[in-house]
Amino acid sequence: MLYLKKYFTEGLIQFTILLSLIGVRLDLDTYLNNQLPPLREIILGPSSAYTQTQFHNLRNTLDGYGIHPKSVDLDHFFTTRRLLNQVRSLDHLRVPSTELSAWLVHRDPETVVSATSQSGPSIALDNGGSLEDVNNSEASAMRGAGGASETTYSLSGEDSLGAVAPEDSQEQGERESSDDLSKEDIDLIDILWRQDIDLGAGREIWFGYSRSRRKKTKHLSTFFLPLGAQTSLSLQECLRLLEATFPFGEEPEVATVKFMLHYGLKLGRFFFFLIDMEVNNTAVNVTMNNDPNNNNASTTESATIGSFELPRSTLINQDVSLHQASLPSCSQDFPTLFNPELDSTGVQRPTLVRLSSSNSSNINSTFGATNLTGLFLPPPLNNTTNLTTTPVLPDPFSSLLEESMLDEISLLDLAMEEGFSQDQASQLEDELDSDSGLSLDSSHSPASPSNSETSCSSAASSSSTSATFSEEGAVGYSTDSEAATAEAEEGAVGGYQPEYSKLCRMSYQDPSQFHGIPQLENVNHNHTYNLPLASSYSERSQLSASCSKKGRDKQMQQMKLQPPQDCVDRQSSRDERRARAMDIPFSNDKIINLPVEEFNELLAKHHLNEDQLSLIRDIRRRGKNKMAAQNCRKRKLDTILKLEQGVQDLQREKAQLLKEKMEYCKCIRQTKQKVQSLSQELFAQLRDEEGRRYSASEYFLQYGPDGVLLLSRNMTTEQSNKTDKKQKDKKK
DNA sequence: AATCTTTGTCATCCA
DNA sequence: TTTGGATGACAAAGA
Repeated sequence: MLYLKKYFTEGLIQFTILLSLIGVRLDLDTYLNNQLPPLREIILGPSSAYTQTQFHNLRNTLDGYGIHPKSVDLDHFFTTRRLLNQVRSLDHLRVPSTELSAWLVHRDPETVVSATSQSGPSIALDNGGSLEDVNNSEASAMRGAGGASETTYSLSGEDSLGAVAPEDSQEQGERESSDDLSKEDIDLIDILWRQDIDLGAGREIWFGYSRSRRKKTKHLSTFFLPLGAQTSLSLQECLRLLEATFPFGEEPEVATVKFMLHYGLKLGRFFFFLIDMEVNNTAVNVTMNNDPNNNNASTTESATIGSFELPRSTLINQDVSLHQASLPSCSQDFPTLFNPELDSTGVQRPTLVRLSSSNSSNINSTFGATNLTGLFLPPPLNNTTNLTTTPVLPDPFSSLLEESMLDEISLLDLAMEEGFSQDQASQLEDELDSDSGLSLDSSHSPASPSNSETSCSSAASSSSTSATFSEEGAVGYSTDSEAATAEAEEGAVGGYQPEYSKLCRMSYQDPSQFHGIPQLENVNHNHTYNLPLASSYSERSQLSASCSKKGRDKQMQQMKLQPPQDCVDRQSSRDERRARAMDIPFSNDKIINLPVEEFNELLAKHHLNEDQLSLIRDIRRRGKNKMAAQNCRKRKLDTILKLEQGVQDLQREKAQLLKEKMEYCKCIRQTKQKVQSLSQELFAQLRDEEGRRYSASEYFLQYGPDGVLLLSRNMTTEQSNKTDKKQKDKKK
């Protein structure tokens, strides 16, 4: 896998080198300055005016027309942005040497009318010897579908280069390029030649060079560039290699070779490149990749390629034409069918280009989609057939997915920080590709203001609860004046009340008793609401009913109107009344709150009968139990509040996990679709020695350590290994 | 008058 | 065994 990464990472570099070797130099900045300021902004980075609100402005920069931040295109932007930055960084790369390895995967010896796409600039390297024709119908259709934004980023056609003459899409014929080239075109080409070539995001760049124009044969072949080795190649060597790879030798007089460099988008950290080579006798003929019969492009966001239909979601898409994945055997890693159109966000890059012969137009009719499932997840038959001694390979897509989803997940993390409700999770699938985080309802985020409100509310609730206890305690049990009054009435000796306070505080402040019960560990055990008991339990406990709350004013009036003793009696608790009735010589407060030793000393000081002692013990017992009951109730309430909060947290966590699950599922689904499409296309291009296509009912593609294998369904494992195995990618 | 809440109390368990 | 905290259950009082 590491090798694979290396190769693809270096692919960009070598791709650039390849262009340089061939001599094509294109100054994209020129176009960017004059034609594509938004793209320039992407490549060059945001201007200072944008940097502050980079996130939003970058998005606007991408489309240039203010895509809604919630749009699903946003991740396209990020991916494209990242990709472009990396591409641009190639300007600063210094690759001392490289090896260009290319091998022909398929060569159609027949003269066919290709149905390749062309959305990028066409550069005739022979300066008039070839002509790149851009089918305007596609451009028109795409513009119709994608709006002005597409034209913004498309470097294709007359808008950017002015070197392409409009062509009838149905014609798709060969052109005498030089005849069609205007002087302006030629001049422009000359300029381009002298300029550095730069790759725009998702651009296709067609170029070619002419050697001879006598022959009228035309080849459209696809070969892959396993980019990665490190030997030096001169321009001549490169060309020789290309010629050696491509059937130049067989047809030395082939006039023009057209390379269609598919600059792939990024899948995770991988870049994918493809090169389509088309050889014309006279000129490079660029035709539409879209099915001419396809009318969906202008009405729907899809581009029909052959029998495949993929969404065309963004303007970038039209420029991104990766229709085949290379499986360089040189990597020696397990081959992987990957879809370059699947960028890190998992969004499909729509434009699939038919790069093969015309036969491939019926891919669907030849191969059902069922074949692909077997490709991706080999059926039992495959298992039996796949006896390539190699151990079970890890699912390459898992790794790729992991890679590709990193960025998206990071975005999701941002969104997560904003918080999602469970209800919002249902929207996620539709917004996975967007910066949904921006528009997320943050009301459920732990860090969100709303949630803060919730927390505050809970806290307030808790606080209010505490306050209620406290207040009730204060109101119901004592005020300082009341305590003083009570003590004065009962002749109690002061000086020990602070001790009671300490004792009461300390008795409930040890949280260790809740160890092991997380929900309870944070329960507030500061039962300071017991403090009022230290003053005058009896009076206060009784006053709680009549003096607390609304009754305080009434009680004060009653205190004025009634004899004090009557009021005290009426407000006294039963135990206090009993105590008075039994002539207990000290207050119930002392009875209840004195430490045992002092309590016993107090009892010893007074000569009390059994009834008195029994009442005192009952009073003490009930008093303590009363406080205990209050503490118990408070703890119960606190626990309930804690559990309530825990439920909310778990609900949020569940929603987040569900969202992530959906995102993963979507990504996997998209990847499978792309693999299916690529596999179909690959399969459709494979030919036997006689140029016939393989029947899907008889053959199937299978991964192997050396590449993608074409195996016969009827072959035994051993047979398949020995006789019927064909490697799509040959080792170089 | 019925219902709900608050509070006190009892019984019980447990440290 | 005593003391006291914890808690469920019940009842009284009040809203």
